[in-house]
Amino acid sequence: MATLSEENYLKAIFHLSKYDKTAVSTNAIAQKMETKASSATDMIKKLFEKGLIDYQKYKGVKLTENGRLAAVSVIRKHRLWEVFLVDKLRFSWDEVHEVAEQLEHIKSKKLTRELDAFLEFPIEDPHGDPIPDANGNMPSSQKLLLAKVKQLQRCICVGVKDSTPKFLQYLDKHKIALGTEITVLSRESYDESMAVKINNIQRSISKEVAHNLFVKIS
Amino acid sequence: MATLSEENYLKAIFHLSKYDKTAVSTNAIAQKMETKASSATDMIKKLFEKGLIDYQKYKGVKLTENGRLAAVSVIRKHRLWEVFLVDKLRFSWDEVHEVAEQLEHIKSKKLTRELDAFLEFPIEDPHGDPIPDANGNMPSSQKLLLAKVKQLQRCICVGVKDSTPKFLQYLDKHKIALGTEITVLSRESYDESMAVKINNIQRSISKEVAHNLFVKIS
DNA sequence: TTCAATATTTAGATAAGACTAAAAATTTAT
DNA sequence: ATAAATTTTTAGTCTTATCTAAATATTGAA
Repeated sequence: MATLSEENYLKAIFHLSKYDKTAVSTNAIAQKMETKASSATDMIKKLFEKGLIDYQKYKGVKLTENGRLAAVSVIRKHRLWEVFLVDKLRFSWDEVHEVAEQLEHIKSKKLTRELDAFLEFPIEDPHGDPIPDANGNMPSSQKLLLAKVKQLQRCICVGVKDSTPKFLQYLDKHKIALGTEITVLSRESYDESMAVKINNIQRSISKEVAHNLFVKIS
Repeated sequence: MATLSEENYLKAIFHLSKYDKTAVSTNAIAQKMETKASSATDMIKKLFEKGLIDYQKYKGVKLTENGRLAAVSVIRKHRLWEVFLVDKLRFSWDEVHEVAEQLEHIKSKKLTRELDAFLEFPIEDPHGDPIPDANGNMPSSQKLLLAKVKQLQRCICVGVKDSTPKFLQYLDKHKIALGTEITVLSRESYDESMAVKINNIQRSISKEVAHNLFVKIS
């Protein structure tokens, strides 16, 4: 059984290696964990001893299959609890992260299984992120960043890349939610902003926002 | 903010001082915590420094008002989660304790408040134990042990003193639940057993069982 | 009341997880 | 290709919570 701290490192390594298959550096881990590189090295050694990561000095780390399963199990619990908080307990999508960070470490197979059933087997969390199944399979989606959408295409908001309260509150304020339809009218090469139509109103979307919003072409 | 370990000690001290107002001994705490007396002494010093207990060397400890509030807050969360597990997630009353021991340490005022509301403000947990309110007030009840009930009295099962899975499973097996009516027919002084009528069937109840079942005279 | 039994505390050690400072390896730039 | 910059690791320290063993205080029995 992994300790709380080990679980958090595994999660960090999983997220850092999500988009590329290359090894994750000690510094990257330390940064994500908001700790020092020396602390990361200590933990790396421990995770290696436990067979949860592959590791060679100075060469970075990679999750083993066991490590990946442990990380995904924590992420599954995190996202299920987020659904619970929003759907059942009147939390808003920008309030759930901190509490889910605690709940994700509760150890009980039955709890996770029954919570999943109680929530009617959701496949994504309130930010549009996929919920891994009990076997550790992550449902894949064909989402892309709004910034990549071509002119005159229509798309639907399906997730966020940045799920900090600040960004989520920005979206709430501008009435952008999961399921909102967005039509890209034009792109401004000078500042990489976009002119879009949202809820039948024409507005401008900054580079920063366009790079943190996932959409699906509709 | 109290650490996880501090919270567990506070809870232990609260439970140990529940029925009598006298100070709680170091050994009693160590035994309850399944640790050594020297470890208990260490923690006692820490809790004293934090103003959570009154303490004089060799004289035992007592919770201060702040200590009591901290303990009751943990107990409130423990019992609310037990209700959640039984009422919403299909746990049986003998399965909830271990998971609630973990969930009781989640720190979020909003979570506790919303969970309470979601469960429609329950006043007792699945074992009949009272749930303290948000201000730390413990609802009092006039329950008594079945062992104390006089001959030919009718009473209703309202709680258990021993809430270990073993005892709870014994009750399930013999169709004794909260709300079950029990009539005391006679008492056997030799072994302190009782003849009772439960669900219209006459049976014998051992001393051990009679001393662990709370009832209310009806 | 005095000594033996018991309870409690102290002293010193350990493991987990973090830190600082310094050493070693790797990468980058000239 | 070599020196400088950066990254990573090591060595040693700290805190929390635990332990064992020894010392001290309290209690209780003769």
